[in-house]
Amino acid sequence: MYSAIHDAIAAWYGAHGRRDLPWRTHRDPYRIWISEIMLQQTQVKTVLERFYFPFLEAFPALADLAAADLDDVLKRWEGLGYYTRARNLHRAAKLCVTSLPQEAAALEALPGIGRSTAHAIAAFAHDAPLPVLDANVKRVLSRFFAREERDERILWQDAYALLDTRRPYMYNQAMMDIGAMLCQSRNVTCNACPLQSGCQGQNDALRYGRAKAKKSVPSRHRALLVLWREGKLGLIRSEERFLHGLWGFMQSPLPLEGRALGSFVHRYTHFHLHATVYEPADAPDDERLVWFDRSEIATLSLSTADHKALALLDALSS
DNA sequence: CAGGCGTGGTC
DNA sequence: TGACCAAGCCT
Repeated sequence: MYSAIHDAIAAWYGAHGRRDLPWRTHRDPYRIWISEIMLQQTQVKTVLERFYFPFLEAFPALADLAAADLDDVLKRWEGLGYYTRARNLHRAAKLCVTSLPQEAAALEALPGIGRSTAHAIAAFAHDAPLPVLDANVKRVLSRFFAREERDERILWQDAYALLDTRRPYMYNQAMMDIGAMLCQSRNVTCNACPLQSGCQGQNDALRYGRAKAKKSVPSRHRALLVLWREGKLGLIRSEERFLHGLWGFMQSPLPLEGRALGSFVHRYTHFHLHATVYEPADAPDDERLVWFDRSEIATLSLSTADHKALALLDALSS
């Protein structure tokens, strides 16, 4: 059906694909899995420069990850965000112990692995003829088939329709590169695209494949409480879904009796935190508080907002 | 099933 | 500079 386009994609990937990415130079399911999870909603640059290699150095094989403490896994994930990914990675490793399943259906049954990631691992490690459907591929497909609406069911149909079942590894990697390099959300280079001969959206590319508009995010104004006891700083560990397992300052609504040390804004996906670092007049006696000195805190996993507060304290004390 | 879930980057 | 986006999954 699309054999000419498939050949063009293969030729393009051979000439322009990012084949030197470290998760593309081998077929090791474990390392491919780690890369796929890290890359979910995360830019290649971030994973490549800060997280992929240190994580694999700490946990070189599946058995190492399965045997690790969750706190150590979270520490290696610190700053990468979407921390549920780290917990699911750890849970999945414990479920597998020695090796990941080969079948896409079995992969998808593991925590943190959805349909697209299952297909990616199966295709990249085992040449399974299954399509990946990430943000890049969705954009390319939406334009190729001129889909104005973002309908998941249609996108999967389109993904299977265009898949090169003879070269699933090359095809899937190439489609992601084409989305990232040629068929970008705000910029397109149709003349260089191997899909151009069949692309129905090329004359009005930016009309297609746009993500749904997101609602504006609310602001929360909070005090981050600086609590001292015998020279140690009191922190609590999040037990809720948000930032679960990470340590941070106790928070309290404003206004509040006490002394403001500084403030900053931190933008989360679903709200903006307007934080005031605060020494309260009346220190709460909360049994969740654990007391750490500065060097102990460095071994904990904190969210970026709490690191901002910590940096503010460090600046004041120096 | 729409919204929760982090961070860093772009324009 | 606020909106948008980046190799999605889970509830």
